[in-house]
Amino acid sequence: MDKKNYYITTPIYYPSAKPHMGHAYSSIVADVFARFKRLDGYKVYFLTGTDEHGLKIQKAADENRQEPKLFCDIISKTFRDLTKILNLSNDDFIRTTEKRHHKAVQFLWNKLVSKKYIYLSKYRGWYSVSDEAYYHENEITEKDGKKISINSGSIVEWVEEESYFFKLSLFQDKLLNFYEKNSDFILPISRKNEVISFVKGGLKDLSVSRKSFSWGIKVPDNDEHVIYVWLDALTNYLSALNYPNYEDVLFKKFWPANLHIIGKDILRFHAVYWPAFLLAADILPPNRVYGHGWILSDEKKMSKSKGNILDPLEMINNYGLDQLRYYLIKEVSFGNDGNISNKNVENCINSDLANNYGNFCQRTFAFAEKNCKGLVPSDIDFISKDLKILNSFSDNIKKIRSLMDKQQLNDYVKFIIERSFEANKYFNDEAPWNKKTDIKRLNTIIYVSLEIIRKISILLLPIIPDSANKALRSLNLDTKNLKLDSVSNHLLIKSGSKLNNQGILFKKIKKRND
RNA sequence: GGCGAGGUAGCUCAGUUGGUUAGAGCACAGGACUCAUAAGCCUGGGGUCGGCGGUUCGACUCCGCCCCUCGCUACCA
Repeated sequence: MDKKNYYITTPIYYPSAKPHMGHAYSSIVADVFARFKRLDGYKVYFLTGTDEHGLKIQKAADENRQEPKLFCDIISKTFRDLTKILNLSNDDFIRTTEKRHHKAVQFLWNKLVSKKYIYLSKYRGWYSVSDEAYYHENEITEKDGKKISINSGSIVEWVEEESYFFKLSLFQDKLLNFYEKNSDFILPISRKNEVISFVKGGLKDLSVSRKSFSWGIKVPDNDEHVIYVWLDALTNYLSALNYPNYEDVLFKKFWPANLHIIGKDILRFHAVYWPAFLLAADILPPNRVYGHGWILSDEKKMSKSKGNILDPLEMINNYGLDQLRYYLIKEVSFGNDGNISNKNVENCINSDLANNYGNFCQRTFAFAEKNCKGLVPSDIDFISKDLKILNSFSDNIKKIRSLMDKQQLNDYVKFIIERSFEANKYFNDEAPWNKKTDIKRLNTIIYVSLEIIRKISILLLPIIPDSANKALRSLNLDTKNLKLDSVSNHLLIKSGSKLNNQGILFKKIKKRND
């Protein structure tokens, strides 16, 4: 019995700055998987949100002369707005400042305390006030009698601060054992190797509280401490399911999470600390953590000083949302860093969306309009050429599911766009404009083409929901009830029904001279 | 420094256990067609598969050395 429930999450974003391409990418990727699973009949819970505690937020709020909570309300909203702008199908949006989250974190804390995994001690280290960071012994050097950071050159001082610790050191073998038994817990494989070598290098206990600032969730029974970042932030994945209420419908249905989509920069926290916390609290760890790469602009990390920032909102304004979504899914090799540039986006939109898929829809609809009275043809008879192209969908349903289960996003898109290439070739080879004396053949070619549009559009729904829906509406189909399985049916479009062309799907981008 | 990944056409990448002329898409050039967003289809150019050496009848594929790029190497997230 396969449980047809699917819980997928994005990272919760730290709202100290406005959303950038990396946020958009994580969210879009997660949305594609969420939509695909729904299309395949799963009950999906798709979570995103904001991580709002910590010193940086407290400071930023101070600078704006605002209460931290009010400050967060404003910034968090820009991320909530982003979910609309990106057309995310998220079922929930969690904020770490919410009551349900505080409740969950404090419960988890008490649980860890009761199991003796948390103890009070002192955090000691070289701290740089200007860098807001602790440095290890070997990152420190001496200059003019003062200790400085090798990296930043800023002065460091020896600091001792009372702190609660989590006994991470006890989990080295348990984690290695867990990775062994769950060989695809961490993907892609290259990242998994990094994590394993990190854990093999030995684990120290983890400081999980701070006294030096107050904007956070209080440690139960000790108001002087707030619970520090990861134990707070990661727990959002549980609190959205109403943990600690184990009997809650959401928790029972959706935990353990199927997939945490994250950027490679926060892999360790998700792949080491998170399962350790959960194992310590007798909660099953998630099934999978996928650490994707970064989106680079001109092969470089985007930064203000380089002036190479590509703002997702601006890209959406210039090219359209589905266009950006398609580019990110198709052209960025999932798991690796990927490049984005106006030129590449324009090429991709034109060749795949406008000239290929979009134009195939248009040529088919226009032809049916003129030669089939705008109706879905009825007098049809498939021959082997027709069945060959139609079967290229039904024969591959298993493969399609497996690709998405392994997060092989690029291969999934490649599979679909190949069908679109084949469709254009089919249309060319069959040349319905030469079949005006053989109405039955002409009708069949058009019917097959319409079926191909339906199948391709269904497969594209997760990636470009608006555009694919538009194509399906042109076929007068109730898109709400369409399921992945229907791709295997070759006779789903109702003969004699009226076609309702919604118009050009993707405008061609005129190339600019840059 | 240590551990790991990778260097294949202008660009992004595929290349299964070593086997005949190294593939795809984009970009570029030519051809026939005309239903379509001058889109689509067909054909083509272009690569000493990072370098050197070795094993083998035969290596992009195995081994050794070297060069280059990137990631990880704990409490900013």
